[in-house]
Amino acid sequence: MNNLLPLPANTGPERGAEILGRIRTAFAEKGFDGSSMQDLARAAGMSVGNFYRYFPSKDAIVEAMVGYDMAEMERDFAAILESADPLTGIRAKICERLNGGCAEDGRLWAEITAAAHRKPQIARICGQMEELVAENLLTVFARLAGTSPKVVAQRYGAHARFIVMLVKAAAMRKRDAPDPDLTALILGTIETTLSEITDAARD
Amino acid sequence: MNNLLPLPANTGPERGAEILGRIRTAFAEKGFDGSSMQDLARAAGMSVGNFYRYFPSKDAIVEAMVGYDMAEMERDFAAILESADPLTGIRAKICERLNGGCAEDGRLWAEITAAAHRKPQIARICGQMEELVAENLLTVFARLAGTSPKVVAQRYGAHARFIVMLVKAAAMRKRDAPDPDLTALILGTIETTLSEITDAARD
DNA sequence: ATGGCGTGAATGAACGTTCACTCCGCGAAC
DNA sequence: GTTCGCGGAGTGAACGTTCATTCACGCCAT
Repeated sequence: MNNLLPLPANTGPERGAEILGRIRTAFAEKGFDGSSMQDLARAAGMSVGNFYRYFPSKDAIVEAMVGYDMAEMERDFAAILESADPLTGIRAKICERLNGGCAEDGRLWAEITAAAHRKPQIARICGQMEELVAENLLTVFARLAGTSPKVVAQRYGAHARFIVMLVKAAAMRKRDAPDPDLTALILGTIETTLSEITDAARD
Repeated sequence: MNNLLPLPANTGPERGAEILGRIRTAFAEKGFDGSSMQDLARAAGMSVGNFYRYFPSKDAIVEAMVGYDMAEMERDFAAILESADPLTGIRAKICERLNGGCAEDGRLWAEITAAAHRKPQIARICGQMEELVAENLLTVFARLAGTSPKVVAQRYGAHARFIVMLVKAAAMRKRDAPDPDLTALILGTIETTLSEITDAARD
């Protein structure tokens, strides 16, 4: 009668991620309430019915998407942390984001930021995401300076969150007009903040 | 037979603004696609049919709302420009925005920013809004330094846009966790940027 | 023949928008 | 002074569409 099992996403481990990747553009273009399940299913290349087998509701999609980005980010940071020069790696990642890296990410973040103001569940996972990035930044700084991560986190937590905020804000700007002067100003502020941490941590 | 005249919004000059004020909260809470015309009409205290007499479509509401904010901002700047100490006035306005000033403004901006990425019409008026604020800032700086507005605009346009971006980004953060350290960092950056302009302009 | 993957028509609610309608204040006509 | 007609303010049911979600049903490897 009722063949609906509480299976969350067991069908395939990679499958969900692949679907999210396909959906991404559609979501960025039309927004959360703007894109219908029919749209999303079509973008994922499957029928509506089957689509519901992977995501039990519309809300779940956003959560999964942020979770997906979070996992990706964690992977990136893991690679950076293992490299010889982590600070350069971070700088490169930031530059990549500022200088045109995936224009649709900005749109997506704008949508997600707006959604986070409405749905507490999304706000929560979104907060976790920013927290994770900030913590990873702090880990790099602590390792660079040889200081205890706890001390660095207490002293420079706000600096890390500031950098995250700057990158996010810069990404959310429209890409039509590149505005290199503004980008330079943002990048300069990030550099200043970075050196504020590393300089002080060196003492 | 057809009593439909092309009257856009002639019914009352202040009426539209009052309706927008009432709608504001509903819009900030549920978003553009999230709030229905029925919701908005109820928030405005009138029937759907009558509501359509003031705004011909849903899109028109957002445009009108941004226009309304723009007019308000222009009034604020006009007052600041006429005061004895414009720089202090600007600082006060910025602090007001950062330290809790109207929490729903942040939500609204998040919604509008997202909407601007979808609808070109909204992107246009939104860009005008930021441009206007930046120009007003530059006018203050030019007047303070006694320099030609054109020169100041060319040299420090990006600085003004940077400040606008910072204030906007700060306002969009969730208000649940105040994070005073981060706020201080933002405020400090704004101060630095301000003095970069005024110091250089003084020469 | 069992069970997971996949389909897409069906469903009822809710959407944006329209429209035929009521209400009321007011100046003209008587 | 009463009546009348006009037009704008206001109403809410109705319309056609689209929405999120469900479900009865194929397909195919095991």
